[in-house]
Order: sequence, then structure tokens, then C-alpha cells
Amino acid sequence: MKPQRHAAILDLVRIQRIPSQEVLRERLAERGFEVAQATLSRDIRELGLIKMPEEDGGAVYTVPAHVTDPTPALSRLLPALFL
Amino acid sequence: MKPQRHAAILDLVRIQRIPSQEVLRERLAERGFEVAQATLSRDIRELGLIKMPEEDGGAVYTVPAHVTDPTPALSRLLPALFL
DNA sequence: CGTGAATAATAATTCAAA
DNA sequence: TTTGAATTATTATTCACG
Repeated sequence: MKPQRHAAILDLVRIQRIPSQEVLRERLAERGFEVAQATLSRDIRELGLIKMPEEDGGAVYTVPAHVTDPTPALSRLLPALFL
Repeated sequence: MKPQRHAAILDLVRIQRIPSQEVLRERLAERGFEVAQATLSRDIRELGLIKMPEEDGGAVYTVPAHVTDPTPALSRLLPALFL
């Protein structure tokens, strides 16, 4: 079950605002994955997710850029090169 | 005191392995900044620091790349372009 | 406004179990 | 090897104060 759950987590984190493992647990449950918080703590580490602080007090779990990135390398990097 | 402390935090996070706010507090104390954990929680948010999970169970506070980066853009990006 | 002490909320780990 | 319940550790927030 872990692989599917991991995929679901990555998906959720990309399309929704997930501020805590508890919220993530609820969303996963809606998708049919009923797991304990302990499991999510492990999943999050295994997936390398990070909790990004926001301007306001909030924070959201996100996928690190180098993992996320579906964008072709060149078009993504050119702007950074000021070309 | 906050600006100096913020600078010290960025510095520490770059040169040492800071796995928790408690450890950060100790390191700052060594540098003469004696603050409570509550303050560090705020500082970390203000600085936009994130706690990155590591392969093993650990985690470390780090400065997001775009903020950190002292490296010249080109030499940094070429490897990503497979050149 | 920045801070700390106390507290609440959240996340990581332990320890059994399947 | 994966999981969850309970526990511990860590982090965020509240509330009062200088």
C-alpha cells in the first residue's frame, strides 16, 4: 500500500494546501488511505517533503523543486542565466 | 538585537548542522545571543528557513537555495544542463 | 515591537505487533 | 518490512510585559 499512498501524497501536496500531517491524514482518508499520523511522518521523510513557511504565519508541505520539476531543463534555466 | 541575531543564525545554519531550535539556541548562546526558543521559532519563520529531511532519520535547518546562493549563476547551472 | 514563560499544537520515535 | 498507539520531542502560539 505504501507506493500508492506515496503517490497520493505527492499528488495532494501539489494540488492542495496541506499545512499539517493531520490535514494530510484527512485528505488521504477521503481518497481511501486510512493511516496513522506516525505513518505520515515516515512517508513525509521518505518522500523528502518539506514544510515551507509562508509570509503570514502559515506553512505548507511541498515537494522540493528538483523533485517536482516536470519542466524541460533548458527553458527552465535560461531565465536564471539572464538570457 | 534582532538583525544581528538573524545574521548569526544564517551564518550558523550554513556552517553547522543545526537539527533543532534547541541546538540553535545553544550555538547562539555561545556567540552571545541568549534568546528563548519562542524567539527562534519566529526568527526561523522570518528568515524563511526550512527544515530539510535527510536520508537517514535526521533533519537540518537550511537556507533556501535562491537566498543562499553565493555561486556565480553560470558555473552553477551548467551541470544541470548536462554540459 | 520584540521578547520569554507557559502552553498548545504538531511531528518524530518507540515499542509492540502482524 | 510496514504499521499504529502511545509517548516523547519539537515547534508554534498565546498572553503578559518592558
